[in-house]
Formats: sequence, structure tokens, C-alpha cells
Amino acid sequence: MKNGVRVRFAPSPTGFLHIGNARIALCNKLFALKHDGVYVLRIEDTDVARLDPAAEEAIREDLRWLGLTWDEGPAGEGAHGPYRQSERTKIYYEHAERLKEQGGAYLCYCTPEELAQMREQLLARGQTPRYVGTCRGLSSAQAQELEASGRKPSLRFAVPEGATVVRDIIHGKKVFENKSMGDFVIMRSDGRPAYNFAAVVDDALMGITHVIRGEDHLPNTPRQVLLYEALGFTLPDFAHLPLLVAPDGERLSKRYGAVSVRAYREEGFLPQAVVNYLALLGGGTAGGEEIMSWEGMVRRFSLEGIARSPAAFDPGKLRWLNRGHLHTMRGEDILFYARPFLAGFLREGTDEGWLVKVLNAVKENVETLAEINRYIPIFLPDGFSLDAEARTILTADDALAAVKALKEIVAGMAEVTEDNFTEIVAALKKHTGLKGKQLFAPLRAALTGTMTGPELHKVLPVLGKQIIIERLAQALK
RNA sequence: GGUCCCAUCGUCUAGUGGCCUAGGACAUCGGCCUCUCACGCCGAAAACACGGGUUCGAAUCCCGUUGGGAUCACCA
Repeated sequence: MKNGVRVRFAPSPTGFLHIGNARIALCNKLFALKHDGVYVLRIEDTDVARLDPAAEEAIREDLRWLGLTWDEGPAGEGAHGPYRQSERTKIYYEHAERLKEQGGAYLCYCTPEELAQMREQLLARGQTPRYVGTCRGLSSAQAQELEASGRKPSLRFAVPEGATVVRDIIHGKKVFENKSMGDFVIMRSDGRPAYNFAAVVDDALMGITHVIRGEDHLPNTPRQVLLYEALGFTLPDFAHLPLLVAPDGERLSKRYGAVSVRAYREEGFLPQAVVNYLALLGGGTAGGEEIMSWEGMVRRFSLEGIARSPAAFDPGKLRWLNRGHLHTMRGEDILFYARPFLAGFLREGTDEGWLVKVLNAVKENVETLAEINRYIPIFLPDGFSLDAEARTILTADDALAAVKALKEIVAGMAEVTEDNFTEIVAALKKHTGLKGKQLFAPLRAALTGTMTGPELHKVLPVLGKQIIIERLAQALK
């Protein structure tokens, strides 16, 4: 395991799992699975201001739902913990102290107000806003004076001269000028680490071999490379995935509707479909069948295959994939995910075997789990009523003849099954001389009360002999 | 504004110099199937952002332009 692949997903607990982050998590998971590696979940909760106490569990729940389970994580899993940054302050402090003693970092006493002012001045002059290094050469006397005045210092990294090379699996070799960075904060005045520092310390100490994350982190990477070098850590491989954008090409933000995994879950999407769609987006699994199982995704996944351009999120294709997964799924498995959507129809004694039959009958008529309940009333003994169109159809003499004929045929049978449906139809045709629409429309009207819905050969066996006869009798009145 | 990233049908993509009169999928449109809505099947329309090079030959390589995006915090 020494040289094994180790990857991590490091969300910050500020809300539900974002669909774009889910894709990042998925790529990490697929990469780990592909290379028989370890997938670590780390919680980046160093920003108290944005922290949502319920978010961590919400994110874990979303990840579990998607099947993106982790090998090491904050609930005590793994030997590289703790996996919550808020529980690692001592570790950051030690490494920061070490850096400071080596001269790689220095205390900065500038206040937020002074910093903001500096920014504005630079901006006004048309220059790039960055820390100009005011406190870099502070003498200990000056520092003491500032300290005495009540200022709490932050710790800044002393960015060296020169240029930094970032090698990225997806984007190739990139060179950044160090002077464009400015000395950035690594430990805040409140004692908590800043992102770049915490991420580097954690990734190094947790033995992360491949940092797979969003492209928004690419400009951060040279800072982190510098930190790795200053701290004497070995560099991991980097892979920066292009971001997801909204259908109109803009940033995928809340303004564009559902952006959280939870929202799609609540709309009735299957985790398999969401994950499948995410794997398809941005390449990485290109070529061949688009509806994939986990095995297929793992087999086809490669970081090198990921497209370099941002991908637009297309809800339409997600729906198509959802339908595809629904079609091939067994009723038993659908029930597992459909339960929350069926709440209104589930009673104490609801027979689950019956429910599974219903799901098998309707699964090809729906795109999402949320649509299933549209068709449930058809099968409910007491949920039945005729709509206007059905009522009209049942006024014709031919229609009533068809209904009567079916009633007699079914009455003479022990049971109605999918297998003997063809026999029933043959007998019906013989007795009534009707066929096609003339024959089936009245039966559909009498039995389901509505003119759209699953195929009759699927409906009848689920209804069962008794209900069929009751409904037909009712239609004849 | 500086820096960085990106650019094939409406969308996701295949394509790594000749196999491209650019392939597939979703969506769209038409047809077939059919007891309805669907499913399924068949077919149509639909793209290499632009301009320069390099080359016998460029969607593929280079440069520029344009357009989109990211980032420049004591956020992550």
C-alpha cells in the first residue's frame, strides 16, 4: 500500500453537495477504483463564518446516496486522521512554526482595513491587487511595538523569486511567475490555517498521490507547489477538471435551478443515473454505450480522457439516462429508491410484492420516480375513478359490448396473468368482432379510468380477477 | 485590468496530419410499430469561431483575433 494511489475529496461543509462537486468526487472515486487505490474524505471546515453545522452530515448522506463511499474519513475511518481540518489546528501550527523558523514565513500585522485600502490603491492605479510585503522586513522591535498595540498577526508565506512549474495531467505543463502571487496568508490571526496551507499539509500528511479537483484551483496550484517545496514534501500529481456550466454557458449557480445533488434526488432521479450522467460529462468515459454500470464507468475512466473544455449541464440528457436505468432495473430495486415518492400511497399493510408488480408495470412509462404516483391510482382498489374522456367512451353500445365480453371471459378464468392475456384478447375478438381501438379503448376506460397509461397486458395481471370484474360491472351500470 | 484555462452539430462528445463528402448520443423534426401516453425501430436537419502561417495535405501543429470561463481574500 506504500506506493498505492491515494486520492481525496475535500468538501467544505456549507450546504448540500453541489452537482459540480459530485462530479469531482466521482472522478476521484473512479480513479481510486481503477487503480485499486484509497479514496479519502476530508472535511475542510476552517471557515467558521460560512460553516453550516448540518452540512457535513448532509454532504456525507449525498455521497452515500450516490454510492461515492470513502475508505478513510471523519467518522473514524482510517489511520491518517483526524479528517476534519478543525481538528488538526495543532498540526498546522507545528508546520507553520517550522516554516517560520526556516525563514519561509513571517508575521504580518496589517489589519483587514489596511489591506483593503492597499487593494483599492493598487486597483486605482490599474495594478493587480496583491500583498506588497509591508511586514516582510519588519525588525523585532517594530514587531514588538505592533504586538503591544494589540494587533494580532497572521503568518504569511515569503514567496521566493523566480517561476513555478505546475505539471497537470489534464492541462500539461504550466509556468507561473512567482511575482504575480504576493506573499499570501498561511495562518490567520485567529490561529486557523488558510486554505492553501491546510490543503498542502493535509494532502502531504495523508499521503495523497493524486490531487484531482476543479479547475478553479489551478491558479492556486503554484502557491501550493511552493509550499510543498518549502515544507520539504513530495509533490503529488495534479489533475484539474474543467468546471460544469449552466445550459446557457454561464456559471452553474443557484440562479439556474437545481444545482445540488439533493435537489435531483428529490426530483426523482436515480443515483445510478446521476452518477452515469456525471461520468459522461466532460468525457473521461468516451466511446461505446452511454448507459453504464459502475463496472463500465470504472473500466472506461481515465484522467487523460477528460476533455479540457467546460461542459454544460443538460437536464434533458439526465432524464434520458434516468429512464434508461429505470427500464433495466428490477421492480424490487426501484422500490428501494421510489419509497419516498410513494409515501402518499403506502399504508400499514401495503403488500410490497404487489407494489413491485405495479412498479414493473409502470416503469417504462416514466422518466423519474416522482412521476410514478401519476399511475398508482389505477392499481389502487379504492383510488379508482373515471375521467371525462373515459366516461364518454363508455357510452357507446360497442364499448359496452366489449366490456361485457371481457367480464364474462375473466369470470370464467381462474386467474388473469400476463401469459394468458393473449388468450383473453383472442376470445374477445371472437366474441365481439371488434378489434384495435374499438376493442381496447373501452376496456382501458373501464379498467383504468383514464386513456393514457401503461399497456393493458401489464395492467390486468396486477389488478387481478376480482378488481377487474368489479370495475367492468361498474362500467356497465 | 493582470495571470491562467478553454473553443467540433442547440447540448455532451469521437476525432491526436491523409481512413472526415467530420462519427455517435441527447434534444428537435418526419415516418413506422401500436389499444392510449410512452417504449422501440427507421430517417432528416444540424458543427470543425475567425484570420494568418507550417505542410504535398490540417478539425488535428504554430501565431494572432474574437468569444467564453476561472482566479487575483486572514473563502474554499
